[in-house]
This record gives sequence, structure tokens and C-alpha cells, in this order.
Amino acid sequence: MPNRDVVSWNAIVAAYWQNGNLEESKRIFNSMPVRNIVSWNSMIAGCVEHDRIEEACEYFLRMPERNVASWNVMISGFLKYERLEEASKLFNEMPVKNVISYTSMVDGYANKGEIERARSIFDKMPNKNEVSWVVMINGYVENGIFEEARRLFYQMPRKNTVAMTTMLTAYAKEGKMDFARSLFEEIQFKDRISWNAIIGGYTHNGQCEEALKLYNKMLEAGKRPDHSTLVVVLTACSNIVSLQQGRQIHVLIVKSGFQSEVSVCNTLITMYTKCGSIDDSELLFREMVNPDVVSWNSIIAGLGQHGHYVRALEFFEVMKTSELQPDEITFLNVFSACGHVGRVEQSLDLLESMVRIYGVEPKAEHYSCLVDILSRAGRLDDAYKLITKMPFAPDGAVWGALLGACRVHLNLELGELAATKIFELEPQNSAAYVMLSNIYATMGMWKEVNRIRWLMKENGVKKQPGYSWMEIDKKVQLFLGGDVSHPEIGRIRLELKRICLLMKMVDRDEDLELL
DNA sequence: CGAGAGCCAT
Repeated sequence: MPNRDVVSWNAIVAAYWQNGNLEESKRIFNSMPVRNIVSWNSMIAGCVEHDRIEEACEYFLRMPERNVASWNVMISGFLKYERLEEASKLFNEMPVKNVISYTSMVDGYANKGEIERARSIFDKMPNKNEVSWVVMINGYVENGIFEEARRLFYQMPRKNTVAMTTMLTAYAKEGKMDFARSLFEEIQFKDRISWNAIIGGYTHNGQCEEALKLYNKMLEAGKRPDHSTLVVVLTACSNIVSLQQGRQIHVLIVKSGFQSEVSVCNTLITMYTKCGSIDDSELLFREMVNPDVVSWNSIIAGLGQHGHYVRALEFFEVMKTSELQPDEITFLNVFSACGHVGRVEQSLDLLESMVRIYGVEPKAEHYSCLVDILSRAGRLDDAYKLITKMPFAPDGAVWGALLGACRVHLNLELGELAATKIFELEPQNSAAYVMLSNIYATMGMWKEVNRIRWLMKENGVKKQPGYSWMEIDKKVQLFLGGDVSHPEIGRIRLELKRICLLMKMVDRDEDLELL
């Protein structure tokens, strides 16, 4: 039975590359006495899996005959690396297409933002299955076109758990958690991913208590958490600054062996940072055997958020000696630290070395940071020069950084210029009006102050009130900036005074590091 | 024995 034989060989070939040993797969493949189409297809899939698309091509061209799966595996290989042209060439050349060929192309176009082309293939499909529908719906969701996603979802004939989870995620991204929740309740066979989606939805929409409640329900329902579950519930704990619940989940992570998951550790680092326990963040980071860029970014950001700027910069120096490449977020965190300790020259050097050494293109946010650093150092003209030298059009945030400093250093000319730019780019940006008006007020130019006030009214700009809240006798009290009519105003003021005093005391202790 | 889907961290 030679056929039976091939099947066993194929299984061994597949098993090796699935366990990370592509070379052994290839060796066995070469030594096989007989091969069928499946042997070749499996070898191609293995190469694709191990980022060796060119080798996959070689096998594809060498094989004596191909079936539809051979073409499909090549197409999905090219799509994996966003090589749309080659994928679509194969798609057009292949003699017979099946539902998988079409679905792969729909997914490929949708992932590249070419949603119209994805849709036109979807509409041309001779028959669709549940996967095709989900790919198309999710394509709309990923591209933020929620109305069309919803329309297709309701057209979809048989909605399975995956489709419902996709739509649930769409509602969550729109902030419509009530719709997301009722869809979730309608899912007959809720799996772990559906639970993760609804918990994540509540977390990202600021309803973290509800997220944690659902997490407990999930455990009660007998679903074990996976690394994604843990990531979102830890995020929920961070957002509500619940160190106690965060630690509880940390214990569970250690007991269940999830501490080997990099994403889980990274989230733990951030959780401890946000919950005020930066030492735990650092301990965790040091214990990681395989930190990635996100781990480094998290600890550098964390140290910065706790005022340990110099230490953050030291970590960055160590990161540079590792084999990991800093990314755009690393540089944002590093710029932030530089700015706080007034390292102007260093940040200018860094901006230059971003591209030259690390191949990271600075974005608008990076320029905003630099403009902010230069401006705060009083170098307003240099900041303006940097803006004019930016390789793309400056956005409102860049001008805002300059305007903010113009208010502090009282530079009327540049301030008016920056404000004018912001009014063009973001006419509803109330902060710009307020800052410009403050410059005029400080300089006693009351006529101009009135002109800005009039301009705000004319453009329908509303300054959103500044507000905060605190807990008094187990009740949360909301209070507005400048509001003296609050019934608990006395105790609120007392508490604010206490916090100010506390901050000044802490500040004195940590001044040393700033120098 | 081979090809297409939903959730997650800075």
C-alpha cells in the first residue's frame, strides 16, 4: 500500500515544521521514496510558516503537478507578507478557484485597506461560506466602516460564534457596549474568544468593573483564561488602579504558568506601574528571560511616569546593547524622559540617529516632543525652525507644543502664528483659543482677549470644563475647576491642600535625581 | 497528511 506509506511520511514532514524544525522537514522530504501532491503542499506551507516564501516558490515551481490547495497555500503565503501583487497574479492565473482562494484574496485586500476591491471579489464569489462572510465583515470593522459591517452581518444567513464575536467587537469599537452585550448574550456557544472580546470591550470603554465582573463569570462558566484574557483583565486592573485585584491575578498567572508569556509579563509591568508599584515593575522586567521591544518600552515609560527619568534613560542605553531594535514608541518614551531633565542636545541627536542608525522614521508625535523640549528650554526660534524643516505637514499637536511654550515665554509673534495654524487645522481645538487668549491677557491686551472670545463664539467652540473627583465618606464627589458652589467645597479644598503639601514633600526628596 | 475567520500588551 504505497499510498498509506506516503500519508505517514507526510505526517512526519508536517510534524517537524509545525514544531519549528523546517530543516529536518526538508531533509525527510528529500529522502522520501514516493511523494504526492500533499507532500509538496505541506513542504510549501512549512516554508511559508517559517518566513521562507522564496523557497516556497521554488517548491511550487518544481512540483510535477498542482491542485487548488497548492495555489491557495502560495496565495496565502504572499498575502502573509502583504505581497498583494504576486498573490493576485497567482489568483488570476490559477486554473480552478475554490471558496478558499476567493476568501484569502478578500482577506488580503481588506487587510491592506483596499476594502472596495475586497468587496468586489466578495460579490463575485460563486458561493460563500461562513468564513467568507466573517472575513468580509471583519474587513469592514478593521477599516472602521461599521455601518456596512452591520448590514452584512444581518444579511449573513447562518451566524456562528465567530461571526457574532466579530460583530460584538465592532460594537465595542464603536463604544456601543449595550449592543455588544446583548449580542454576547445571544451567542449560544460562547467560547473563550467571545468572552475575551466582551471583557476587552468593557475594558477599552472604561467600564473596568464590569469587565472584571464578567471575568469572574467566565471562570464560573468553566472557561479557563488564556493569555489574552489575562492581558485584558490586567489592563482593567491598571485602569481602575486596583493593585489588590492585579496582584490576585498575578498569583494566578504564576500558578498557571502564564508568566512565560511575554505579552502577559508586559501587561503586568504596566499594571504595577499604573498602580504605583514601580519597584514591582522593575523586578518583573529583570526576571523576564525573553523581554521584547514592548517590555523595554513598558519599563522605560514606567520609570518616566514615576519621575525616574535618568533611570529611564539608563535603561534605554542598556536596551541599545541588546539585540533588540528600539521602535517609534521607544523613542517617544525616551524623548519624554529627555524633556523632563532638559537634555535638549541629546534629544536632537536622538532624532537624527532614529533614521540613520535604527531606521525608524520620525512621525508627527516625535516632532511634537522635540518642539516641546526646545520650547520649554526657551529655544522658541529653534522649535519653529524644526517645524519648518519637518518632512511632512505639521499637525495641531506640533503647533500646540509651540503655542504652549509661547504662553510661558511670552512670545506674541510666534504664538499668534502657531494659533493661526491650529485654527486652520483644528477649528474646534478650544485649548488653542484659551492659550492665545492667555498670552494676550498676560500682556494686558484686553481688546485682543475679547476678539478671541468672540471668535470662539463665532466658531461655536466650547471649552470643555476641567473637572476631577474624589471620594468623601465612600461617596464620589465630582467638582469643576473654579466652582465654589459645591456643597463639599470646604473638604475638597482641604484635601487638595493636603495633596499639594504632600507633593512638595515628595518633590524635595526626589530633586536629587533631577539634577 | 495540505489552503481561508473572531479576542490581547507599550
